[in-house]
Amino acid sequence: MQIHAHILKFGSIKDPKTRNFLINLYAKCKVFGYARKLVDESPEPDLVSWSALISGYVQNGFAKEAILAFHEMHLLDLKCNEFTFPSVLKACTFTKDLELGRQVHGIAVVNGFESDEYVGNSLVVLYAKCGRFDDSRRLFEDIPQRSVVSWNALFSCYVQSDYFGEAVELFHEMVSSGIKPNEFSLSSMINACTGLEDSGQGRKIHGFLIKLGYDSDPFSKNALVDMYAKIGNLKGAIAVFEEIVKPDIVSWNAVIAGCVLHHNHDCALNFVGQMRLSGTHPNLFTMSSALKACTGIGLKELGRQLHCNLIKLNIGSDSFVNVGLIDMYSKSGLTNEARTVFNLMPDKDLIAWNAVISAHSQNGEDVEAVSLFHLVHKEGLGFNQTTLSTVLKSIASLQASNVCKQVHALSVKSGFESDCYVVNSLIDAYGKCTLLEDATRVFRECLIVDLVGYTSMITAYSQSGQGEEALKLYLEMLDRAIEPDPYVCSSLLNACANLSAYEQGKQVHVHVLKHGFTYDIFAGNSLVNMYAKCGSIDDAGRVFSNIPERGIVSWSAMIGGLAQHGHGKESLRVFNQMLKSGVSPNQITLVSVLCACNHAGLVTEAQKYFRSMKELFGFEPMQEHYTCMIDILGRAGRFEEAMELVNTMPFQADGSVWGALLGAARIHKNVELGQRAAAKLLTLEPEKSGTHVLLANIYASVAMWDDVAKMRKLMKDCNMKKEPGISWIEVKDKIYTFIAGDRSHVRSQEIYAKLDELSERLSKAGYVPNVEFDLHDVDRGEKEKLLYHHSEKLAVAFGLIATPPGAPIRVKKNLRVCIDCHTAFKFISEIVSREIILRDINRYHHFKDGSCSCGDYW
DNA sequence: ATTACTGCCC
Repeated sequence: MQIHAHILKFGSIKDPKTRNFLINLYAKCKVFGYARKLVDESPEPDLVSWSALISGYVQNGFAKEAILAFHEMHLLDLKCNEFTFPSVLKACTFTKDLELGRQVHGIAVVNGFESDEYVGNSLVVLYAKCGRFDDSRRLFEDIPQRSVVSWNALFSCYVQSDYFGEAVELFHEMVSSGIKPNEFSLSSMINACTGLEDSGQGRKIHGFLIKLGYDSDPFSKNALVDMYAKIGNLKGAIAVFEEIVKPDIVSWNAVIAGCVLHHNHDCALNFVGQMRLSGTHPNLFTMSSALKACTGIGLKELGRQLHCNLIKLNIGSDSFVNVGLIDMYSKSGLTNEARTVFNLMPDKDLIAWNAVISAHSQNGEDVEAVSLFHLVHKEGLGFNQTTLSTVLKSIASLQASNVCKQVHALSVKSGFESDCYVVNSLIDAYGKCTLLEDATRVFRECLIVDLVGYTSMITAYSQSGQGEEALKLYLEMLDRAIEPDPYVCSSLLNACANLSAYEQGKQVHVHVLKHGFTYDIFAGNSLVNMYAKCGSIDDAGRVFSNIPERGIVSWSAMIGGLAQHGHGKESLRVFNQMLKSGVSPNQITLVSVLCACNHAGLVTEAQKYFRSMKELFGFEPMQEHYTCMIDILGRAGRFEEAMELVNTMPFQADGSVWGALLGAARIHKNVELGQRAAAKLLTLEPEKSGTHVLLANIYASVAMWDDVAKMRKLMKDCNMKKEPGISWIEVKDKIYTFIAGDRSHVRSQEIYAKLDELSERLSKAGYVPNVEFDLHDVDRGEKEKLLYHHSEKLAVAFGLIATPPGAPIRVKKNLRVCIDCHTAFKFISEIVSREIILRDINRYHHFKDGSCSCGDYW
């Protein structure tokens, strides 16, 4: 402007050359007002003036203004030259105006600029960027003298359209035609290598770059940072970044995004800080990465600050950033904030809808997630595979069978039934809705089931009690050469736990070790649970102590396991250890703690925890805790206190409360309480047969045989049968099933012979059969015979003959162990010097040297 | 964007 002032002073502005020089200068510096004024004031604006103005507009990104200027110039009948055409064509490329581009192309041909290299290059780019690669390629071939710029123009377009292979081919063609690549060619090639995920080729190009002396080119450097971050290693990316003398915004964004990609969130935020200190202002890309980093390390407050910055920077309306904000708030558990960001978005695209549905889903607001899905569907934005798999997760949590079927139908109709995520989510949702047949159908009809699909199906089988099917499916999966991961191992261990399949559980443990999942918290927790449920609390303890970072679930599993094994005091000791290590218990832990007190008969201890739950741990007792407490008091025979709790608790007593009271009534032979509890249970859970049996048991225990007979008749009239007692024992990977009086086993004769042999030795040791609880109205001798053939006795006898001497015997029973079997097993453990581990419906009994770990409190 | 872990009574 100083020069301009001088020129004005000397009056030489009238000179057209000077004027054009000034127009060019102002246009380049974005001072379009002055540039324009000079063009307008000129008595005869010539081609060069207009050219300077148009190229100034284009170079500064004002494509529309450039095109308007071109139209004006055209109206003035001024013909373009070899400099104007490229500028106008570039403007057409910017605006993707292929129609106008074709017209300009026509004019260029008429005016004889067809074979000009610059015009040719611009046309090549125009057609390629508008997706017309055939036309582009033809024009490229027509350029008589192709320079390195022409080649770069074409293959950089290929790279930008994700045609990396074609780009690399062209590059090689160029090199073999004798043209030396420049920094533009090389940075395009680096991007192509990134796209092809070919780090070997990428490193070669890096070497080439150094050899040719272009290694300080900022564009190539940025491309290298991006490449190493995406396909090489983060260290390599950071090393290249640190060589950059003056990193620009793209360099910073590339290294920050790289850190986030490698889950190195601290490092990412560190670079953001350095970037600010260096005086470079963050842009949308920086913000989007920074938000992801905050989400990754759960920095809610920094996330909020970034949100404030965005509002200040006035870039708050970008969809990309808003989705990042929704995700950040959602992962921090701040659903309301996520929802507010969504509500304030001016243009809500499907990705934003998916993000907000996912926010509700991830935070357990499943009903809201499903209703938002209905809304977006109705509002016409439709859905995609992401929407479907997200909403199916909520449907699974809600166990909403009908909605699940509707969404399934919708998936089929919209063609998303072949999408892996949708299929896997459908299998999971059907499984969680306990629609096992539908889950199986989707699973079997899908041709490309992957590891996740198998995991979902295995989990479905495991959770519906079909552990054998789950294990079979795992073998099928291995047959198909699908490698397991911690998820599937965890699910399998759960299946083994439910089956009490100790040997098979150990094999899964081997898989866990073999595949290096030892440090996975889920696999670790599942192992603790599996060993505890399979009767080996020692193995559980070993796995537990090897978990590197024990979470609340690990501790709860161990505490619960010890409790169920009757190690009440040990369980409470571990609980105190947990408190000392700084882990806070949750409601489930406290159920286990009360359970530990219950199984160990520690009534006072239980009352202490129960009464001070709020002060000690910050939550009120839930229904489950009341049930536990009522059970504890009932078992201890403190009926008045138990009833006091039933009447004063803030919940309606449900089946479990009355069930516990009925059980207590049986232990203490309390007919009156038994009748009252049974009456309640018959209204609350009329479908269950156990109530009649228990009440009959109570009558039998006090020899009220008339009433026993009445109960038996009632059960017969209602067509109800006592759930038959079943016992299982696993020998060498195979699970054997026994029911009372069973003679179907191939070694049946040996089993009964063993029982006869034991009978004699037991009598000598002082064992007297306990017939008190038997319901059968037959004489004592007959009763003793029936007792001898209980399923758990058959299973133990089989264990004695089928396993080596001294090996522990593990048996699982579907009901509570009978009191006579319990007494008999104490004697047997002594006589044969064997440990017997019996898992019944709600606890473990370790019989060793004549006594049981439950201390007879059950 | 989908899959995995802990508890009470009958």
